[in-house]
Amino acid sequence: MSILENLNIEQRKAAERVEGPLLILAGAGSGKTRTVTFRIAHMVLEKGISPYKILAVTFTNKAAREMKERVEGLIGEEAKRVMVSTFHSFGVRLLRMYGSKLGYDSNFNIYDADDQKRLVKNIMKDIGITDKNTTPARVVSAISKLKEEGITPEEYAADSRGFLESYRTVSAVYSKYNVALKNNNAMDFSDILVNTNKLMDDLEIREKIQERYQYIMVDEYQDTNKIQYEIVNKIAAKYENLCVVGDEDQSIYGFRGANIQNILDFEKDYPNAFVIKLEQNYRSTENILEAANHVIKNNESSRGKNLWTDKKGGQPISIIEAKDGREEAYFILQEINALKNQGYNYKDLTILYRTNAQSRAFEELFIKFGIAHKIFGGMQFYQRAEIKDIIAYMNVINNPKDSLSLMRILNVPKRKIGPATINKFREYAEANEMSLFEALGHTDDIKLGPALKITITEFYNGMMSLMEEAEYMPVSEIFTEILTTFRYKSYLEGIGDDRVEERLENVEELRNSITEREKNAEDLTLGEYLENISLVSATDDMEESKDYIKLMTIHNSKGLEFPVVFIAGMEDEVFPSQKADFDTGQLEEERRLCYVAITRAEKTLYICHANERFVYGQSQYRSRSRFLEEIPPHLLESKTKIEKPVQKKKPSASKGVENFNPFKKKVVGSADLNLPYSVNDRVTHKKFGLGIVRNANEKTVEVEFTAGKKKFLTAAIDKFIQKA
DNA sequence: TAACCTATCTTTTTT
DNA sequence: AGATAGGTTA
Repeated sequence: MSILENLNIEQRKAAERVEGPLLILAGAGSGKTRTVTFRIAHMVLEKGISPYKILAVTFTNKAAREMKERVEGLIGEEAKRVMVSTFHSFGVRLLRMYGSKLGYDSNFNIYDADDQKRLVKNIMKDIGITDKNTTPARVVSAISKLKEEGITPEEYAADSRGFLESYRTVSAVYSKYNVALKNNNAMDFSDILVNTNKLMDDLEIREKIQERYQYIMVDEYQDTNKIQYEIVNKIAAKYENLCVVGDEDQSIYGFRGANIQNILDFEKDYPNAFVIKLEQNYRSTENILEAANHVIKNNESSRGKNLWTDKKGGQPISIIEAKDGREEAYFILQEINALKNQGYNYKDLTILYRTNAQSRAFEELFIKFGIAHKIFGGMQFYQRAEIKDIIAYMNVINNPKDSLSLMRILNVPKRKIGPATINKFREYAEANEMSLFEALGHTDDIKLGPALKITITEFYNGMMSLMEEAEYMPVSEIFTEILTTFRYKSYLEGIGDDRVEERLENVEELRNSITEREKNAEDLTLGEYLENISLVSATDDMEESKDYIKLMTIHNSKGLEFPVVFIAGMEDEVFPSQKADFDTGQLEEERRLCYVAITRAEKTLYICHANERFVYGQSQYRSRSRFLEEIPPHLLESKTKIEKPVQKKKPSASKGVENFNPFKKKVVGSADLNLPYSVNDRVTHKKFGLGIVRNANEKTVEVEFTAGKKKFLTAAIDKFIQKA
């Protein structure tokens, strides 16, 4: 009897098809991880395929780890020889081995978004960009997208739109930026993919890899971009044993170049492909699934599928309407307490939101009431200044060519090395074709005051000896050395503001995390450590067994499932994002995101929205999300925790409860007018009193009250103000 | 060079 | 509102 007896018919068909191209269209919650793990087990146990020849690409390290564990549960130790990895980890591994072919040393550093921004900023300053309409952050995101779409600086420079200033800016920075990265022996996230792809064009390497990985599986294929697509297809070209798994309705990474077309075109790429649809959902109740299906069917991009469940009925979806963001958080807290009384644990509960900034209201409240919770993603630990400083020291020790990291620490702690001095060394380094760090050893050739010369030599010698020692030193000791020899800890203690404690705690937390890693991996090298922390994703350290409420963006919830889900901030301009307002493509991606959010829930789903929200410290009136209107009313149940002053109207009895739509739009008097208000109109507000219109367009009206300026959406304006 | 003040930006989403 | 950058002063 085959182990595949454990699967349903469709899953089994997919798992036993081991040879040739295979497309698994796996709806949300249809057991694709189960299918893929059994498929691997079947390959090894029943088809006699060496686990060494199997490559499985997942979206996060967490997914990779889990898949490995589950395969191990089926086939034992052998599972360790299967290569289960994310694209980035896989790429880095190859690049450490073969990167010299592309001119990199094997100890290259990996730059995160913050590093990218600082590098771009330096370049913009160096080449004297005066373009006021752009920022380093924008240039970085433009460059990353270009890279992941496979467009080189040369190709971009030749673009006919080059007469536009923004194009010229990006173009000028793009090539310089690449040169700088290379000089620093560093790669950004996109480079990892781009360079891996380049390696595959080396015949010798490609053949080696093709022979090694004769069986390939790619999860979340709908979110691969052009470069990832090319990497996979180059490796698979020889044996064509390529199995891709995905769901076009869950493609949510377009902003970083993901191309939904990759999955839609798989059958064109491989005309002999075998296609399997997994349509039975094992996760959610019928109600939740029906809501999700109703939302997604509004997308042109959806091919339509027939996702079903045998969990008939289920609880209705609870809608929570709040006055403002704070009240929303408070209502959710009340509901959490109620659930707790019903026997739920915190670990069953998850709050999802569109943007990281929304986590704040919850965090404040949960801290205040001492509720166990954990926020995944957002302002990450490794982005805090003191942590980045220490990492920068480590980066330089690992790779002295890393001038960007070096510039970060040269004057941290303060050594009286200002921009003027740094520039002298930069010029010297450039003129003599050496790295900035090397230049620090040539203090005799550069005009410096005697005191400065001593400080710099001291720093240089200190780093040199630590670099030598570091080869045989555990990371935790290198860490201690940095704190002591370079007096980083006393520097933090001496800052003397109210956050000294917090910074020192963070530093201790870093020490703990290093020791923790060393426990799990003996002989952890500095290079391995740095690589590890560069490639962690937000949910990698999630521990399902720990009893805390989980908070994360919907993007980060991809691939996960939770008994109870709260979707917060279900308002137009928030979700869908206001950025998607005039772009159907983006609106469809937002809708897919909504689909992902709904389908995370197993038993209970709450959708929450507020009528007023602070954005950039300004109060704005909001209407509920258009996506909410796409859910049939009979699946919804309005839930209000605090009595509203004016809420007398009850649904008329004749309509019946089933047809009662708690969201039916109130008729707005000026619905047929594009511009109900114009500048200088006097208006009244029931709370803010008299005000004057300062700004008005089709979408919003801005009114100045004594209490300050408020923005109103024209669509819902009559709810709040009246002409005076 | 450092400390302090003010003006400006931020919020999509992430490996 | 909070963070940060940039400019001014000591």
